[in-house]
Amino acid sequence: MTTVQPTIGYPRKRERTRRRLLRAGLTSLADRGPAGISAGGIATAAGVATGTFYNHFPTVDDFFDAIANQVGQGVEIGQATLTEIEHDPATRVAIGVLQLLHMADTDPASASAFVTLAAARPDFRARVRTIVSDAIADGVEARRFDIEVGSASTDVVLGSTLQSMRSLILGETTHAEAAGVARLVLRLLGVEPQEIDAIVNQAMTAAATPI
Amino acid sequence: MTTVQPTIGYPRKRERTRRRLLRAGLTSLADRGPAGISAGGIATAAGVATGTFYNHFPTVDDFFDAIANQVGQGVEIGQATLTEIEHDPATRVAIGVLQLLHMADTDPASASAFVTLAAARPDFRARVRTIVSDAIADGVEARRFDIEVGSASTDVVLGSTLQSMRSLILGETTHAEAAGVARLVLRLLGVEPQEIDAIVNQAMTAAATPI
Amino acid sequence: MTTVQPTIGYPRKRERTRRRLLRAGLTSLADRGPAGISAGGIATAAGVATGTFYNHFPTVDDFFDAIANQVGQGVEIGQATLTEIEHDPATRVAIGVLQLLHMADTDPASASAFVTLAAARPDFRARVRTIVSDAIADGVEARRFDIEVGSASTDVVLGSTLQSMRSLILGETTHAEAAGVARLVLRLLGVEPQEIDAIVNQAMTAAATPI
Amino acid sequence: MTTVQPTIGYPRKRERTRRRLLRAGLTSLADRGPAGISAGGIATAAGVATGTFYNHFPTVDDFFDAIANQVGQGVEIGQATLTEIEHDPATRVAIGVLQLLHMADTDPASASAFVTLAAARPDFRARVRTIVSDAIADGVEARRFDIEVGSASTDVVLGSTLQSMRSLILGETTHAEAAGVARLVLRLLGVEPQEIDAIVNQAMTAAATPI
DNA sequence: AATGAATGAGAGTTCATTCAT
DNA sequence: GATGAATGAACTCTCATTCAT
Repeated sequence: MTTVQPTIGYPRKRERTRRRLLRAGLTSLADRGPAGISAGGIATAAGVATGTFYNHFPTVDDFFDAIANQVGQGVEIGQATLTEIEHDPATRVAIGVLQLLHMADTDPASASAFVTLAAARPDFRARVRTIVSDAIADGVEARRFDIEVGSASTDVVLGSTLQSMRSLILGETTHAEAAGVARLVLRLLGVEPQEIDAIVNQAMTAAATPI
Repeated sequence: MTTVQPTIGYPRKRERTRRRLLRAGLTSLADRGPAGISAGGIATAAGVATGTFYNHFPTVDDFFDAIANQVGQGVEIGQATLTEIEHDPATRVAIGVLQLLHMADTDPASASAFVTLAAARPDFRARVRTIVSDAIADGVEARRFDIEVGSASTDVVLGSTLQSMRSLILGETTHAEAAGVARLVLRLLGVEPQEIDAIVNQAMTAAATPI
Repeated sequence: MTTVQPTIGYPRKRERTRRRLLRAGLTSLADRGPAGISAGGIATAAGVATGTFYNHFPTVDDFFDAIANQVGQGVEIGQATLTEIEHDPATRVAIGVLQLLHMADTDPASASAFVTLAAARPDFRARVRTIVSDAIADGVEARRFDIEVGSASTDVVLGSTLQSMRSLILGETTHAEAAGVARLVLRLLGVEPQEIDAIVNQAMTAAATPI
Repeated sequence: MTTVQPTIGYPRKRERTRRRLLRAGLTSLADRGPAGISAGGIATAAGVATGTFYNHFPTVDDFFDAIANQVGQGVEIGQATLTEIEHDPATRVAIGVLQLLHMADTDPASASAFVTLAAARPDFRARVRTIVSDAIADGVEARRFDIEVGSASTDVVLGSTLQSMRSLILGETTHAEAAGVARLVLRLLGVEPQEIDAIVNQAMTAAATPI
């Protein structure tokens, strides 16, 4: 528990400050990369004093962890929700991929932070890898994928998605290519070719819909 | 005419120092990431004084560029050589992917620097992307790949390879999975399924052979 | 609205540190010249840590500006006050010259900084030149000076004063010569010879009196 | 004797290198001020290697001294020549002042170095002061000047000249003002008013003529 | 003599972190 | 709790100087 027991009456304000700091961190991460983050800079961006930063996070590294946690939880919750409302593993993977690519448009700061964290923080990477790996395992078990279970497929699916996000963020490709990425991912997972278009079309709609 | 006739100098010594600095840079990059590089640290690791660093590179950023150039050229030369000795684009892609994965075992420092640079330096990323993109275009033209030409396939092939390299470097997977990655890449490029095993087997041998 | 209501802070302490830094800067400037100023040196002389210097001045050059401003304002205020209490332009010029020469005895650090800044910083020089130029213009208008208006007279009056200050600071002359300088300045400005002694005697007293 | 006994056959080359270094130093001093001088920079500007600098001057400070010597000797020789060809002390002072002001146009590098050295190097300043002081003493002795002998007049004449040079170098005034400066200097030295114009006119011509 | 690579001290600047208020 | 001044280590870069060739 990083959080100190809040004085009664102030938890609302404290929470708000914390959220502001985290949001400023996300933006900084997106705009200037991991090296661009500094306690003072974040505090200023959040409109508080430097010392306040340390009332919420013991060190800058812990702050990083908190951002990673926040982003990671967002993805995990999204994925968990997806599992409940969509039963076909193939469609689920397609939606997952497309949601992340979509994020590069709708919330570039989070998307940028996501790829940065995936490259810079092994723990974050491991966490995301588990999500992907589980999704693939589901599909294999349900015989929707024709693939050997192993880290190769996880790396390929995750790597494809992250690299496409990077291209989108850097403006080297357009969102129109996203469907292509999803199709390629399904193909490599061994989904029947004739099914792929239908799945991707459905997933496109679902991914654009906020949960 | 202003310049006095220069003595031949000590190009040997200068070159050696420069190589030591670059090697130290590669190692630092691999061990501590881009943020872990400092002029003083590199100099110490190379066994020279801090000032010497600046006799060879005007700024730390130029040093980064030099490392990126060295690594990038290595890959580009490898790829160019490959184009000469192997005429089948599919086999070439497989060898290319496997060579990079192989590098994670034989030269972990370079491999690690490679993935770090690909994530941290957009110019380096663009350079590598061009190589991948060209290789895919060759295959499409030769009708070896069944794929829409576009950035999606480039991102997917490059992303898959990089992510697998990361897994190898972090020890999260073993080199045995490399063949699986190559197979998946060929599958997503639309190579005929029955061909894939033969191509990958041949490529495994070729990739392990030093040029 | 983004900014949280700030606590009143410690303006007292901050101000004290700032003043200490500026005073140390003045002394350094006087003792070692412009090249002798360094952020670390000033901080040490002021009894604070190096980093503290940068809490007050964004760059060393800004620190220079601050010193120049302080010294410049001191002179400007003195001159403005003089204009109010002494109506004869000739007497005013004499007092002005003598005050500066007097400063070499009473506040050698400021005097030394003054001549150094006048030589090293064109903006400071321009500022001082304006004061001199205005004073001369007043005298010409009041027909107290018999001189062509132009930069020549400004340079001559300013140059004479600065050079005399230098001699005093370096101990190459004594304060007794100050009256001689004032007399020469009045003579070159074309003040009636028989008036000069009386004006200078009066000015000597005024210049020695703190405002 | 700074100079090492030259190998027979090379003194010409050695001298040339030394001259180049000094010329480069003068230019650097004029362009970038005393802080802008560095052994390496001078060497590069002179087209030689850094080490060569130290074959000619043991330290950077000695190099400064050498420049000061060169400039100082130039002025001293000029003044000595002047003493031979012009017997009226008043005309001589006028020519001396005008020659220096003229130098700001014809050899800005030397002029700039001159004022810089006069401000930065007390020994150089003392040297120049002696020249001025002697010239004034001559005039007093010859009853051409009506002035108390003392440092005041020296400071005033020297200061006026230096300050005017500065204005010329900085482009704050034009060469046309030079005659005005000379007139003011003669006036403060107590030369008969009706003589001044004739003396200055003659001096203007003489000062523009190369010796 | 000239060369230029190497050295290391020192200057400018940033930033994580502490702490008195 | 929030504030922001102070701290000092670490970093980038420059430069006087040395010395092997």
